[in-house]
Amino acid sequence: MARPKAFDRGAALAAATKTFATYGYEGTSTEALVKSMGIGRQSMYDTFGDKRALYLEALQHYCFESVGQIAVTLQATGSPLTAIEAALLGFAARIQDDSMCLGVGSVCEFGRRDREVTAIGKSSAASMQNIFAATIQRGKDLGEIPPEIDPKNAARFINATFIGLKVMARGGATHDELRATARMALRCLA
Amino acid sequence: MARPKAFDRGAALAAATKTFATYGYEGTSTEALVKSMGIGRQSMYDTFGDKRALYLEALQHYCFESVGQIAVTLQATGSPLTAIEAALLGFAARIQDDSMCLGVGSVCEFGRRDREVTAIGKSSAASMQNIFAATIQRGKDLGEIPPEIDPKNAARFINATFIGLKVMARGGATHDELRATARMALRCLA
DNA sequence: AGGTTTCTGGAACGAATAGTCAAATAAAGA
DNA sequence: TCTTTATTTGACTATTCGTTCCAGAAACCT
Repeated sequence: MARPKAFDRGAALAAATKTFATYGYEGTSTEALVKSMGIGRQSMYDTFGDKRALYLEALQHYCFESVGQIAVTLQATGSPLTAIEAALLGFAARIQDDSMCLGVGSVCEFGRRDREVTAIGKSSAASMQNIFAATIQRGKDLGEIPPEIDPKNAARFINATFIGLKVMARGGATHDELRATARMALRCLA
Repeated sequence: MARPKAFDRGAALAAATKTFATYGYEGTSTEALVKSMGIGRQSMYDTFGDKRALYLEALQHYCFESVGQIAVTLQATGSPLTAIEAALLGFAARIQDDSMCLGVGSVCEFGRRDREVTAIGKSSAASMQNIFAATIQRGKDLGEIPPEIDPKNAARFINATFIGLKVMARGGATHDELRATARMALRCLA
């Protein structure tokens, strides 16, 4: 039983994610995929199935990691309000390449046309709003956030703000513009 | 000099806009275009040039009309604050089909890759932020909006909220959810 | 080393793509 | 009615697409 070279599956998936995020599903050819992943075409088909399966796996993985990253940020900081601020601003600071958030990109490209894509998006958005809602509730308990705020609505609003920031970043907004926008959004919770 | 049937150019462009908004640029085939426009393929090429030119014209027209519509809403209502509310909520109420805002869609699909698409988006976003900023300044003058609000930043924030609402609507959010989100955003201006 | 297994590269396929050409059709003015 | 002209239709080209097949190269294990 030999086990030759074996490329890095995770790295290949990450590369595919970036390519999909940059050019969209329809805008990405299999040739562009194998080139960006740095593996042979046959390896891609053997490892990930086909283009669609690769996209779904990339989307799934991206959303999962994305939610996890936000959750870590939210729990790392003590104050709930500054935690949300850190999440928003931290994101704004992390922008550097011209690739889109794959989650937002999938919603924009497919809408609700594709059942599996929609399912991943729904689940991811639900998780995102849950952790935001929990943090906001924590802020209410601590008196940082006024009691008339409904955590569910506020969480959805924060999510909407995130989406807006991502699209504006994709459109070429500067870090300063994103930061200012994020700070404006935080006023709603104060 | 005869002048035969002559299809409705504006209606054809509107149909193309909707198709592009639903399926994206790469996701729309010329066959889908001519079918949705209700004209022959040759007519399309004669009238609009090629697929790209048609897309650019649709995008341009859509953005222009979009900005105009917002401007009308903002000036129709007396109070600046309720005008912005009307713009946000009015949009949320108008959602019914599953087509994306073509402007947001173009940014998500192309980023800053395409010079002409980028130019249209930039110009449209600038107009949008200008009319929002003017309305917010008016609100400050009337004392409806607190003086510490920077009109430019607030306008950008409102624009970001718009984007968030549009993407959430595309993802299947209900009218109630959109309304609640819009109301949360308005808290920032109060 | 040898053998086994994975990966790569190129060739090939059918389907779909954007765009063009020419003939057929239908409406308006003479 | 007859000509003119915009539109439609279908055939056509060339390219690109996603996918599969196959031969060769490379890496691990014994």
